[in-house]
Amino acid sequence: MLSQTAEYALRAIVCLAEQPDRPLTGQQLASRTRVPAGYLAKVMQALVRASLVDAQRGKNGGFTLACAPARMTILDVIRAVDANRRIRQCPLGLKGHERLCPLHRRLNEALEHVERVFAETRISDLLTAAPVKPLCEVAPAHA
Amino acid sequence: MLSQTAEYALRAIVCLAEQPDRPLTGQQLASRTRVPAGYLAKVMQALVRASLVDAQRGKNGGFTLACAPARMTILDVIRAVDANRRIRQCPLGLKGHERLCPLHRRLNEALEHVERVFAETRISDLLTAAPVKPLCEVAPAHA
DNA sequence: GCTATAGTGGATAAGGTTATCTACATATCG
DNA sequence: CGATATGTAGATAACCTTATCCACTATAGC
Repeated sequence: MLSQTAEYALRAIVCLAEQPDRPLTGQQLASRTRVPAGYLAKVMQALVRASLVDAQRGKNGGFTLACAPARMTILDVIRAVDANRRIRQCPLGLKGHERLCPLHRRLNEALEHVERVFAETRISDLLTAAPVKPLCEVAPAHA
Repeated sequence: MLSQTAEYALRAIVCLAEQPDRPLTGQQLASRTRVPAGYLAKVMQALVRASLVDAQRGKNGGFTLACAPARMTILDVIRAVDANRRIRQCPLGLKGHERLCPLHRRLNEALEHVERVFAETRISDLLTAAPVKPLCEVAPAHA
């Protein structure tokens, strides 16, 4: 349902939200989220361009969340890295045919529901101090 | 959310369900569903292997639904061509860590909902004689 | 049986997503 | 200013999904 890229982006965002004090470097993020460092760099670029994350170069630099976790949703993150995939017309693209057929109406309804859940889930909702820690981190990497 | 292959499979199944009288050839199916003929052949093979569709070779041959549309769900079709994508453990795969973190629990819940809708939707539900015809066929191909 | 028709299977190509590498730009600290 | 740490950008490779092609097999009808 989600691309690998979106999955990575969400992990990184949650990770940043967990530690709002100081910036996390690309290396730190990659290590904590178990995402290939080189690829994560690309994903972070997309998040910076979408203004979800601020980047600071140079020593003591790194990435920080651009706004409070309560003001950012899962959908915001997904949209920053993935094209929106809702079905708007029949995929067959027949002209003079605006409405969806029953099959694609069903599929679209399912997509809409997922999108609504994502739009209603804030990053802060993923940070509960539950027995299971966000991101499944058992032992934080040495950083 | 759905792979292209699953989309194609669903179109073909609906097309077959619409015309239970005689078999439809691969060419006819491809033309009516606007799916590349060569690729659809592969998809149909998967549906035959999954026993959702019967194939008949030779003259007057073609594909027919293997059971009544009311006894086949969208999920059946998707499963025949796509691996099941539910999240069962944390994607990070950390050992000694069985439960999902909040992020992946959310994602999994969304997936479960979609899966439930798919499991509850029968192919016959997609065949309503509504103003909009299934599969968006405006003018049936000459076949 | 012969022939035309239709599905099957294998090899291969095209395209997109994911991943890697390297050179570069920018910031901090001394 | 120089050295080091850090994000940025582009080229390229690996991989998987999607798509194409072609030779083969099976069936119906004559």
